[in-house]
Amino acid sequence: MNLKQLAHMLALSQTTVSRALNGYPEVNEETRRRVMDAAKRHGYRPNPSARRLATGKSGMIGYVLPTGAAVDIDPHFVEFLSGLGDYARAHELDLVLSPADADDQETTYRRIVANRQVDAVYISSPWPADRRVALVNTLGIPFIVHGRSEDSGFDYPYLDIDNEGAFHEAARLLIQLGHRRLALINGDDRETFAIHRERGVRRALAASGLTLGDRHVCSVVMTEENGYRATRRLLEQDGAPTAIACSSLIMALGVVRAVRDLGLTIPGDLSLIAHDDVFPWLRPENFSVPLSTTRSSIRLAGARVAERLAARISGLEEGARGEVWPVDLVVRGSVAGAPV
Amino acid sequence: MNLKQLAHMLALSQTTVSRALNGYPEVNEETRRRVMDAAKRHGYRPNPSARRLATGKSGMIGYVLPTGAAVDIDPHFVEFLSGLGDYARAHELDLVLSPADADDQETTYRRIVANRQVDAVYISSPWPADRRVALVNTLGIPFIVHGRSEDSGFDYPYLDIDNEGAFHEAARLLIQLGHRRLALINGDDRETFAIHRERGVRRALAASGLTLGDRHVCSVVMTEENGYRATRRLLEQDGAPTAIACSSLIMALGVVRAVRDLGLTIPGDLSLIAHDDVFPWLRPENFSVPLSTTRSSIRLAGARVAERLAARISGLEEGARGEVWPVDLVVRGSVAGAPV
DNA sequence: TGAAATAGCCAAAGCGCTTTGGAAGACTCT
DNA sequence: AGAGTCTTCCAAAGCGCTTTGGCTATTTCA
Repeated sequence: MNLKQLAHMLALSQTTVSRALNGYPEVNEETRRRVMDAAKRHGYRPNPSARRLATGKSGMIGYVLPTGAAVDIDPHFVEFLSGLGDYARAHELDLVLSPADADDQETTYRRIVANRQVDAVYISSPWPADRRVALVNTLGIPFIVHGRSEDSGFDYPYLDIDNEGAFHEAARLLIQLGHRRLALINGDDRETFAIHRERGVRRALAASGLTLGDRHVCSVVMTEENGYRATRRLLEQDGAPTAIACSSLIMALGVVRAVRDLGLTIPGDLSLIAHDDVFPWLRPENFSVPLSTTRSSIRLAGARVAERLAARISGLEEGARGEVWPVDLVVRGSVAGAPV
Repeated sequence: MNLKQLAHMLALSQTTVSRALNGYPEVNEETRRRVMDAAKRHGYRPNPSARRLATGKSGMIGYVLPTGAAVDIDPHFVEFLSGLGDYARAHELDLVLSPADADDQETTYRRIVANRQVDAVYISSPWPADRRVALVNTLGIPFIVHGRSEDSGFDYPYLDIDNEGAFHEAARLLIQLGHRRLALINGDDRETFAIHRERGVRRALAASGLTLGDRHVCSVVMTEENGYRATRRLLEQDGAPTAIACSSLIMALGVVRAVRDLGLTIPGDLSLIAHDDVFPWLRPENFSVPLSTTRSSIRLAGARVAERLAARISGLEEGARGEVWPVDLVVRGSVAGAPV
């Protein structure tokens, strides 16, 4: 059942039927009702390919997925996706993943924009002065950045959490508990979130006249193994830290294992606070010593990004609005006063 | 730059240019070269929306993503996706994720097929007699099942690993080591992979005149917490098992924690073998006691599924070919002879 | 009451590609 | 030389929608 047939059986023109269905004003309400009715009764659904050719709108949102033998997709992605899906489902929005060589994403961005494959895109895990952000900005497709890019030289719409504030609070708590030597096990420090977290820790330390020693901060891909290694290195050096802030729950697994291997205990010998993106399958309260965390649901962020993308597509949102979510600090058993 | 313009500047008809570009035989090789050349020089890329309207082919593969407030996407998904992306990138295939109400995926399958949004789909984590498989089979869209569905009453193309064989081997090893009371901490037993794994364990036990007691098998969503709970329950009962086979590395984290909480040790008091889908961020050799595993890269499976889908789309593969991959049994420190 | 405005509808022209149904010329064969 | 066969190209008809530009009544207003 296509528009032509529907129009014919209603003894109306395609124009009128199309307009009736799409809510244009120049059609009699009585007629519109008849059309709507017949459309529903016959299960008419406009052909998206045709609509797309005519309008250039696809009803999809896009994401360029960096891939490659050496590239691992972050497990956070799946949680973000859950949230995105929650919203998208309710609005019949589909998500197009366009895999791209991690070292050349530009080609793919240009392709999906030129082909008008998607109505909007989002960008995640941005770096400072991220080229992708600059690119989509000039390409003129609606977009939202999940996270922030600094020093871009222009404004853009984003959704981020207050990473600096979160780690500032975490560090402040540790300092109040008497810790003087803090360490930070961070994610890849080319990414803005890691930079912000480090900044938060430094700011808290500075407020008490302390500093974050070079040997007390490491920046690694967030795996259990890297958490382990970093912790071993930190704790086996002179002037080992008495407290660690850690950028992910997965790395925290490694931290805990290292501490145990060294015959130390949490929080007796080491206090630990990690960032929790809220995975359903790994919860900080279930660590052998319940883990204190800075918590923010990445899933909710996914839903919100989808919502804002939809708003941008339909013109309800515009301009370079940034949105920063506060982060909860949840104190559990893994922190205690500094050892004497 | 569209076809019309290109044709005009070559002083050829659209027909000829189109055919030259798409490799049809009825065009002079000399002419074809001229056309190809001009196309490249002017950066001509056929408009996919138009091509799609004309041919009904979209150049995309689809996946219906079950979502909902109570639905968590499996973290395995992201690894599978990595593999899929690896292949898809090299072939300019995009992946469309269509979020659907987990309880009504049929509507979404019908929509994407009716709308011809994708050229092929894959289905993952099937159940026995899975309705999705029956549905896409009747809808007539090319598809591949990742995993297997049993008792469907028809054949279909799939890619699966030998779950039964893997867990049979794992159980056999444990039995050879003198274990008589095995337990299985399994995934959701509505899914075929879980059924197969249980079958493998039972078969190994039966071969030695043993059985898997009802109280020695549990079927849960694969989270750390559920692994912990299951293990507590298993080990705190009379006739506690001396060895556990576990369906995921994430649950194994919980198993290890429970064992430790109970003041027991691995492998002294309990032997443990888990299935490893090969996550980059959590490796069995890095468990406090290196974990024995049945191993199969879900990422490679993703790449293979993409490859076969592409073959099906282009007609190179057809019929109900099933493909079952063997699984490695990797023995590490977490298994030992049964305690006396 | 006549001109102007408005409401409601339609025919037809796109959107940019593929594909059908020729047609003209070159070539082969008897 | 005439009939048949290739080879190589083209005009035009889709694919199914949206949108432009008009056209005809009906209403509004001075």
